[in-house]
Order: sequence, then structure tokens, then C-alpha cells
Amino acid sequence: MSFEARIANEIRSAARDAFGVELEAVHVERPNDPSHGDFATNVALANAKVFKRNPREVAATLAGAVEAPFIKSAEVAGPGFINFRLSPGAVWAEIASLIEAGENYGREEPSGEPVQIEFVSANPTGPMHVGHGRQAAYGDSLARIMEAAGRKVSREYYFNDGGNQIRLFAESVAVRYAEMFEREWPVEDSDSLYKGEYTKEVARDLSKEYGEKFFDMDRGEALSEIGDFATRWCMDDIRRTLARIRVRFDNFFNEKSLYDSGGVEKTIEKLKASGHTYEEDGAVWLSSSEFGDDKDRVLVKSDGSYTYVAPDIAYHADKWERGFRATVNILGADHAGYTPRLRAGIVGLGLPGDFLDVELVRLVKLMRDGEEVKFSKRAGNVVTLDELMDEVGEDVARYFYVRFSHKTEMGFDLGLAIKQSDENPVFYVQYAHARIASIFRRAETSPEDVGEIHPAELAPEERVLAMELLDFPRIVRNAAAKREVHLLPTYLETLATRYHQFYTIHKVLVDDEDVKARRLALCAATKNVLKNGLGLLGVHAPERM
RNA sequence: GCGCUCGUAGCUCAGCCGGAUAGAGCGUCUGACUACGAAUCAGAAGGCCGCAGGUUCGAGUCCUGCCGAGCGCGCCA
Repeated sequence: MSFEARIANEIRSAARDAFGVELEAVHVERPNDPSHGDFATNVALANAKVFKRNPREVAATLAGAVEAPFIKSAEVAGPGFINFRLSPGAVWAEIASLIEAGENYGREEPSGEPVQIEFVSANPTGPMHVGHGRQAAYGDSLARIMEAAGRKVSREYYFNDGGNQIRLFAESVAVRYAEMFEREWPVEDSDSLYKGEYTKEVARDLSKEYGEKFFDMDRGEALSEIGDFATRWCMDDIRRTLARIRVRFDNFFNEKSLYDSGGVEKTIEKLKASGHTYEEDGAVWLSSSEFGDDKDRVLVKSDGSYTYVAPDIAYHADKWERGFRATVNILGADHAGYTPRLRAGIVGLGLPGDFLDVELVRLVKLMRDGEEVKFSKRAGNVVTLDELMDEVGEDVARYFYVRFSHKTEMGFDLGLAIKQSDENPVFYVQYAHARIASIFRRAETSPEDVGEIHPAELAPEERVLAMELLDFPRIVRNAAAKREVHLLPTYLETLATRYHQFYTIHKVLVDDEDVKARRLALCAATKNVLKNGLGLLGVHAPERM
């Protein structure tokens, strides 16, 4: 049990004994100022009305009543805070068990209902770009963090391999393909085609495998086959990129299977039967405005084809049928308006609306030499995720992506990122880890074997470091609950600072065996937390650098 | 116009369930390597926390309004 929880329990029982008051929420926090002790609580202030007494008086009574071996002192301060100091023995015991826990420190065994997280879900019409990268890094880290916080997680990638975009993409490749044989592939609207260089690569591979066969085929069949090939090509490429940025999925789900299984049709029929649809102008509309959407949406167009909403609703019905009762969709901020209509469809099917939860990730504003790089997949001037990683490396890319709240716009100046890579916060955190590894090499021992710890009073830098280390599980829980991945990088940078400060003032490898064992324990504990924390972000913790 | 997300140091951003003197990195300036890694540390400068009200013992944090930014508001996805 954390010190916060243990202190809260002490306070609760003290309030019960001294005042006959049953306290509900007892807020215990770490003060910013070390002179205010290791922990502080504002109960006397926050519950002034309940106690019907002067807060300072209440605080004094509570502080006097608290008595536990792990608490060294409890003092009243300011308008009525109670400041706690922990006994060194208790702190060292926690540090020892932290080291003992190893990779499980900060991690709870997953239990209960699984949550399904859907993210990236980029269409297979081109390589992943830097915007996808942010969603990939955020989604994967969130999944890891939620797992660490004790939630079962299933990661899924939904890809659209049918529909208009794919048809356009097939045509784009067909045009390139024809060029290779110096022939023509007539298209209606060449402006809407994908123009990226990669379309040539797809065409080259296509021609290698099939030669000129598509010129002799029925145009529709040819396009369908080319589309299949091009889609597969892109998915292979995307999977490679995902692997490179260390993002894994439990399942890749394709839109086509929903048509093949009749899922889309079944969903539409169900919606019709539910009475939440109507026909107008030859189209089938979903009465989504009944469920909070701005307006009603078309499900089936007047030409009989589906809008993208239809398969998406079917897809979510499928998630429900597969047994998921909680899902999180991670989407680009440009899809903000999409949630209400999808939720309307879900509710229309009789499923609970909170089955679907959405996190919007702001787009990445990519800068190069102070100028914004506009990117558009069709125009072809995309900066791909692979190019970004080529320039700054996988660790920097992953770390940088999640360093800021996913809700804020992120400006990423490529030129600057390369130039400043030496001063990058990733290296700051990694350096602390490598530095510790170096100490253990010199000490000729391992972090798992630091010897017996004989508790003693901690120096200020040691105490601050220790308290930071013991805060890790709370940070993980908090990040998971709020789905704010950036709390981890923020924490790790603070921890690294605490360690560097400790390191500068205190020599670890001293002659006094007791002192050495305690300091080595702090090093081992820090190394462990840095490694676990970076692991949650998909960033390496190097032994040397 | 309506909706969503934001507005904190020159720049990029933190800030726990409302707590004590609002923090870090980059940039600028000054110091510290013949002790375990100087990719580090210590210090300085730099703030009407967008503006105005409200809630209360206490507001960067909660509420309302305004100003500003981004995104969305298709029988595109």
C-alpha cells in the first residue's frame, strides 16, 4: 500500500477517534517544498465545516492522534495543513521492495473487463506520415500504460480496403503501371489521383509480378485486382513501419470482411427495424440528430452504395458481438465531428452510448527551417514516418510524440530536432540510465544484488529522489485514468533530474559499506523505474550511450 | 453562426481530487571536470497563468461571458 493511502487511513481513524467524524475523501499529496515534509494533507481545511472548528485546532488534534511506526512526525503548518515526515526505516523498506519487484514495479496484474483500443487505422493508400506517427505512439503507449495500471487491453487496427479511396488509389497505380510500358491508362479525373512517388514503386512491383496482363482484362476487374495488390502492398509497408516504431497490434480488421459477412447489411436492417432511419431523396438516412448529432446522416446513398458511416457502425456492432464492453477510439482531431454520428448509430442499435469512447489527437504541424510543411497524401508531398525516423531515430520520434498532451497542437521543426538532438530530453533521461549502468559496471555488481540495506537518515537529495521513485505507480495509474500519456515523460524527466542532482553531490562507491549499499540501492531503484517508465513509452533504456 | 479542443517565461511545454513562494527544457548570461560518464550540475535573467466577472478559508486549476487560435459542421473518408 502506498504511503498516501496509509497516511489517509491513519487520518481517518484519528478523525473517528477524536471527533467521531467519518471522513470520505482524504487528500494526501507531496508538497512542492521539501521543508513541508514528505507528505501533507489538507483535511482540516477541506472539512472545516464538518469539524465545525478552527482548522488549525483540528489539525493539531489529528496530528497528535496519529501514531504509526512509519510516521516519524506530524506537524501543523500554515492555515491548517498537516505535514508528515516518514521514518527512514519505512522509506528504505519501500526502496528495497521496489528493487525486489523489478520489472513488475508500477505494474498491476491485468484483470476485469478488457478494453479495446483502436488506433492508427490509416487507409492503405500510402505510407504512414508523421501525423499517423503521433497517433501510433500515443495509442501504443496508452495501451501499455493501461495494461500496467491493471487493465486488459486489446489493440486493433481497422483498415478500409474498399470504397472510393481504394478505387482512386487503384487508378493512380494503374496510371503509373501503364507509364512503365509507355502506354495510356485513361482516367476521368486525374486531379483526384494519388501522386506520391510510392505509387511508382507499387506499379513497378505490380508489373514485375503480373507483366502486361491488366491491359487485356476487363477494366473493372483489372482495377479490382490492382486495388487488392496495391492495398496489400501498402499494408505490408505500414506493418513494417509500425514494427520499426515498436507498435504492435493484436488484430488487424478489414472493412471488406464486414461486407463479406453481411455485417453491414444486417446492421442497416437492424437500424431500419429500430425506427431510427427514414428514406428521403432516394437515400436511407440515420436519424442521428435524435441522439445529439447536429443533423441526420446518410447511410445508404441514392445510388445504393454505403457512406463510410454504415460500415463503421457495423464495425462497432462487431466489436460488441466479439464481447468487448468498453472501447476507445483514437482519432485525428479532424475527425471530431465523426463521433456523434457513430455513437448515434450505436445507440440506434440498442447498444449503450458509452460503449464508445474517443480520444482526439491533434495534428502535427511539421516545420522545416521555420516554415510549415503542408502535407497532403494525394499531392504526394508527405513527410513519412520512416523519413522522420531516418532523421531523428526511433527513440527520439517515440518520445517526442508523447512528450506533450495529445490534445495540444504539436509543432515539430525537423531541422531543429536534428540539430538539437544532443540536448534532447530523451537523451537526458537515457543518460541517467546509462550513467547508473556505468556505476554498476565499475562496482562489479548488479542492480539486483546491492547487498543488505541498513536504514539510516536520508540526505535531502536522497530523500527527494526516494520519494520520487515511490511516486511511480501513482503516475502510471493517473496517466491511465486520464489517458494522458505525457505525464510519463514529465515524470521521467523530473526523476532524471533528481538522480543527476543526487549523483553530483553524493559519491556512490565509497569505502563505508553501509553507505555504499544504501546509495547503490537508490541507483538500482532509479535504474529500474527509468527502464520501466521508458518501456511504457516504447523507448530503449541503454546501458551505454 | 453552431459544436469540439486549446490559450501558462522569447520558443516548446509541465503543473495531482482546488492548496503553501506557478515549474522544466531550449535560447541568453555566469560558474563547476587529476572522485563513480560534463549527453551532467549550480546560479542569474525572464510571468497581469488571454481578458472580465463569479463560487470560497484559498483559483493557473471549478462556473459564466468575452477575445484569440485550430479542427469539424458533404449522398468524401
